[in-house]
Amino acid sequence: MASPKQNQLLAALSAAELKRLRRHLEPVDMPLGDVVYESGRHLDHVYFPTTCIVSLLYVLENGASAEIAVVGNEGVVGVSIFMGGETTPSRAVVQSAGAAYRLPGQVIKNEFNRGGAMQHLMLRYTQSLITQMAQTAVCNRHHSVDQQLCRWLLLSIDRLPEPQIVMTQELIANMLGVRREGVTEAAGKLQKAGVISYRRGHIKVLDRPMLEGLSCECYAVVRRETERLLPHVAAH
Amino acid sequence: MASPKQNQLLAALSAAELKRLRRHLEPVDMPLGDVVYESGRHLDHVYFPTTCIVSLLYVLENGASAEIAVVGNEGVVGVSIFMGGETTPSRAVVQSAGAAYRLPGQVIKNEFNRGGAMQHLMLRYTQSLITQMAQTAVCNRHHSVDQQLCRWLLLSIDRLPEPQIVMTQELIANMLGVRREGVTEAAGKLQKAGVISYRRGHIKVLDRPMLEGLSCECYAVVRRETERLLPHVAAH
DNA sequence: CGCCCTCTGTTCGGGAGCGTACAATAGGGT
DNA sequence: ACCCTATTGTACGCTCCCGAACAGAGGGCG
Repeated sequence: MASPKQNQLLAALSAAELKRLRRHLEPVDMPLGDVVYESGRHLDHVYFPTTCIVSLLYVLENGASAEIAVVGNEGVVGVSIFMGGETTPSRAVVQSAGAAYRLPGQVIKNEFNRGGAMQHLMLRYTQSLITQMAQTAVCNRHHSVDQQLCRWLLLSIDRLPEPQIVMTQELIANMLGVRREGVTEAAGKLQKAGVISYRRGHIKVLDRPMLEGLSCECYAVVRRETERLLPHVAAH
Repeated sequence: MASPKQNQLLAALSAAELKRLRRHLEPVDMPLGDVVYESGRHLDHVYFPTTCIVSLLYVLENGASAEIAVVGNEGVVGVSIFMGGETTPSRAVVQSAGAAYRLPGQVIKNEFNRGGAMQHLMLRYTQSLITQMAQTAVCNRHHSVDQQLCRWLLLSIDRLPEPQIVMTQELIANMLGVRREGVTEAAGKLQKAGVISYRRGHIKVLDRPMLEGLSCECYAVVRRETERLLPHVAAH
């Protein structure tokens, strides 16, 4: 019973808009690790995640990387198509397997250029993405790995039906742009405190309020701003 | 002989577009340190810098801060007006005194909503701003203060007529989100190497090629991407 | 001319995170 | 049931940067 409405941006469209798009919407499977687009490569589609999570990463010449934003069913991957640049220097990777709907670039550009509610929605979502990136920049500068791990866990479980994440510490470290050992240590502290429990690639959040308390302010700032910009698209 | 055409986005507009905007364009003085807008406050105008430079900063609860982007005569301050959010959680501060033209929010929204060339220009500029923010995020994670200072100096002199900057090390440290001592040390190295010379709040870049060599890749990535997105708006 | 404030230089101890290396263990595949 | 590999745990030295404290120097202003 997959439905485009599982994506909250699509769900916020009017019946008329959705009708125009519906026949172009193609359900796609998003396996873990799938590279939705590669830095600099032309984008053919925008992706509206329904049950998957996509990470936007910047990769440096030496291979080091950092996640700059996360997109789940509250958003869309590939804003540069309607922003006009067609590509970006970032990489998009499926961080949690699931499904999405995709739309050919030309179709979304046509709808966007009608200048209606869809355009406003996409632009406001893009602004929330900007907020997430900017906050990530400050967070990278000033906050500890411990705090950032908490932020990252919260961002993830907000986009999942259950507070459980399938991901190794190694991959989390890639996302945060830190060493795996740093994640091991931070996760160990959280487990000892009873906030999470984990075993070989599976993390369960046990005490969300405490996790929020241990996280830096960045999580709350982004969440608040997203809710302001997209009230209909409230995270579950 | 101030002219709106000193701003490269305004200069890239068609005669018809500029004609519609011209009578609303108001020249404003931008003194050093002026707060163009404060985090969360409603924005009344967008600003098109001509000879000034504006920094976009994120400020944390504890007062720590970090620059996430720089805007000079190649850009516009206040994209959240036409993006639809009206405000952002960032602060905009004049980093180098000079002049700008401003436009009431409603005027630019009207022009933007015509969906013409102006809209495309603003969106592409916004995408270049996104690139700058994202690259800053990775840079904050992985690069040294030395490298970041080089990047920052390059961003500044690109937006100034002469390779001279009026700014104390203390303020540069605020921008980069590091300690003043860190900047003193990094600047000392650069001076010893003959790349820059400075005295009490005045920095002169003597050897730009070497500065580019010492900078991290982030400067070049952003510059290349900006030129791709906005070829007409090539930095001088 | 001299005062004083701002700006820059330098130092010291400490902590966070890195790179490296290696051990232990879980759990899927055969 | 066993093995093998992916995953996690731990330790060490090192570097970068922070926080604090203070000295010196430039230059505007009286």
